[in-house]
Amino acid sequence: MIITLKDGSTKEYASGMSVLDIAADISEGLARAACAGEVNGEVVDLRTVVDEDVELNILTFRDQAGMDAFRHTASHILAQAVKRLYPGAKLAIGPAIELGFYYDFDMDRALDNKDLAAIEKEMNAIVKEKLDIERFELPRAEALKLVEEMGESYKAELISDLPEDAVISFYKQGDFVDLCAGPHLMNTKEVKALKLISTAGAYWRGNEKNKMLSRIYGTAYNKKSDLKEHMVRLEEAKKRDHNKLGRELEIFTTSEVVGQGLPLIMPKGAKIIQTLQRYVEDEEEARGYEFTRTPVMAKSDLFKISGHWDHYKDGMFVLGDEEKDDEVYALRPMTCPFQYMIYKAKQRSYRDLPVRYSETSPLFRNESSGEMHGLIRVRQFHLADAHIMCTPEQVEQEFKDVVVLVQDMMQAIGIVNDVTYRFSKWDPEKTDKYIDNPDAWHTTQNVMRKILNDIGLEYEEADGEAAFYGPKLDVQFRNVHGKEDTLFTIQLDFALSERFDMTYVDKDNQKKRPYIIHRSSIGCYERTLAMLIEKYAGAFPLWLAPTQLKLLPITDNQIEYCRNIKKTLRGYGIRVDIDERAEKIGYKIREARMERIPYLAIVGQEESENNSLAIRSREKGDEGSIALDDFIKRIADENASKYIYHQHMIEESK
RNA sequence: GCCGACCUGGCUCAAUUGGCAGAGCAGCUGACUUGUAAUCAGCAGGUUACCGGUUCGAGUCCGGUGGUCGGCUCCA
Repeated sequence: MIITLKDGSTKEYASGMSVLDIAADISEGLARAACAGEVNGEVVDLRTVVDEDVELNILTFRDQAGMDAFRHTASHILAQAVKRLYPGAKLAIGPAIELGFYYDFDMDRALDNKDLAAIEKEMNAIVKEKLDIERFELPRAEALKLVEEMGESYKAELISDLPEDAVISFYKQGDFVDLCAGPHLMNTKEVKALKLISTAGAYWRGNEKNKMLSRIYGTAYNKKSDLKEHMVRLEEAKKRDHNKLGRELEIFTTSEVVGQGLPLIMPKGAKIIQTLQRYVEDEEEARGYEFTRTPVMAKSDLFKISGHWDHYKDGMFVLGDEEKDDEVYALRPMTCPFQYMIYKAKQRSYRDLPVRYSETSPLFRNESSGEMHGLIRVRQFHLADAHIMCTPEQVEQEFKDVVVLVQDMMQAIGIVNDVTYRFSKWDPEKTDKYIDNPDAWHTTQNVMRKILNDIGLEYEEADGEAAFYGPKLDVQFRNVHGKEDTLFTIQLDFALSERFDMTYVDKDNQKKRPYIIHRSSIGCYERTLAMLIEKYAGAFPLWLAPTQLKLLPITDNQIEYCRNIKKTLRGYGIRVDIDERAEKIGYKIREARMERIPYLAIVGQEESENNSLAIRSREKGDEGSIALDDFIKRIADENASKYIYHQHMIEESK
């Protein structure tokens, strides 16, 4: 047989060889590093015997699949340790994940940090025991019998759900046997650097109707130094956590008596949001949006028409009692139907379209108590919301323009490279969640896919992530804990113009249904602020910084000069503070640095005499004396750089 | 909503088996008037999240409520 390797070279063998043997034949080092193999594109075990011509790639810890095999083995070591310490624990599942692995157990007691330390100790003992890991297969009936004898009811359920013809494999290391498709390493001794991170609850099979199991998260590396680095990175990430930093920097706070999920935005946070909002609304207006101001509540009837009452009543703040009151109101969870009413307030001609209505919209959603998180998931928030009503011919261009708008916003706040795109689609299985109209789903999804491909956007597709009324393009970001959330969204809606009986009169004098695009430009201000805090670790870009320049007089003699400078700079829209306290200059600098203020100006006698500022910038440190006029120009230029649409226009006119 | 952890001055943290709630920073007052990351001194600050229980005695033990955090589920 002939084996073709990744680099195109070939090896020839007379008889069948295991992947590991072939790796050893290539080099001893490769065999040592090998975690799994890839045969004709399929990830396999190192034990897999190859006996025909194939393309083979040896996977090490550097390959994602190799790393997964490695960490999957770590999860088995975790399971073995748990079984040794708590024989009553039942095994559920234990895969590798992006930054490590987990294993779910059904335990009769809760685990605390001491337990975690004990389990980790036992895991290290298992590594030291250098147990060989063996793979074996069993016919279905025998496999079932084996797991039932072991009392592993969850494993039995997994086997029962496998297709009739499925290969059922097990892995054994010492006294521990686990149902598992693999692949796995050859011996427990390879897992030299492991660490248990945390415990958590998780529903069996991810379904909240099932029992909640105990999940243990951990991570593993093939080098101790890499593990240490990983732990340092986790610590560093925690320092950027918006929920901690945002409070330290006095951007927001919360109060028990106000309530959960209701953050109080403090002056610095409010300044950032105001700055952002002015910018967003300027950009939107420049691109043909009009603004509306609609009520924060409505009669339940409105939400019944839209379908939100059926889908999300539990998640709405309802005012009144449906049983007793003639009229029940609800705080609005979204803006759509309000703007539709404005659309419907007069007859629309095809000549009027597209109509683009924007609103910085306060929204209220009664999220479950466990869902709230800092500024990322809250019960009241402000969405940079808009709805575009257009003809079928216009929808493609309108959608593309929205993508450009969103990308310009991301460029302005500097996060273009921190996001991923998700094409969120319908799931035909979830009949209770989605409007039952397969034709419309296929049509709109195809329209959207065509647009995305035209733009050349890199995106992943996700089934079952669409809104109930149509597919979405979601812009996703990760917080410091690695958790992904939707930052911005653009949605194609095929259902609501029908429900609200929205029309326009076309050229042929016929009434027709407009297409509707729902979109957020900069998303929800609270969430975007959270993301910015984490992205910049509190050191906001100049144009967003609540204070852009802090004047630090060296003695009281310079205070008057500083106050005059402040007045002048305010005239140019520059946000300036003065530290008038009788403190030493080093102390004032230290505090201002901790506040991450972009520019500090040390003002002594020299500066006050020749109308200058001794600038200390956040990035460069001490820059020496600069004439006031030069400094104003520098800040003004930096401040204006965010107006990307204006730049587009200037480019075009050239 | 579910699983688990946590909650002590504004912040960071102490307080032995249940035995007088304390420190640093921040704040206030005063002195100092200083040239690029912490000047000195004094003062004040607490129903230990809240409610209840056990106890001679609770920050500490038990129960409940609220909030925060990490997950799970959900996210129009």
